[in-house]
Amino acid sequence: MKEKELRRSQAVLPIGTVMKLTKLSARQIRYYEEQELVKPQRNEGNRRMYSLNDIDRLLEIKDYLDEGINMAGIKHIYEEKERKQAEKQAQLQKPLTDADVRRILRDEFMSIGGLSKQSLSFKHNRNF
DNA sequence: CTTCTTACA
DNA sequence: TGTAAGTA
Repeated sequence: MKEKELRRSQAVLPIGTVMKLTKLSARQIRYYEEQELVKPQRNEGNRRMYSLNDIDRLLEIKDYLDEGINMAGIKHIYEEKERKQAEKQAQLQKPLTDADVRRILRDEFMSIGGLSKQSLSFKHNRNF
């Protein structure tokens, strides 16, 4: 399931093909890039090369526009999406906090022995 | 022939 | 956004 993502991110489509696939004008496609909504690669001859993911992104932008959302609005949508993504990524590499460990431990004790908060603190005070 | 950049309506 | 001009 990783090789598939690699191909989708593989930039192999020239702008002419993207125009037909998205029904967008070259002017629009380049403008959206200027707004940093899509970041196509460039080949040896400075030609823009798009990936299937770029196509999806462009079609998505097209839908948002049809729904009446402006450039600024679409930017916010993707900025928010990136923010949450970065947040999720950071959380995966961050070790559990003491609070997390206590919560997990408490839940496990509760499910095993049906211990109440009070009896748990009681045993804790006795070095359990 | 296709695409790129720049500039004007 | 569309289009013209001069390139690569």
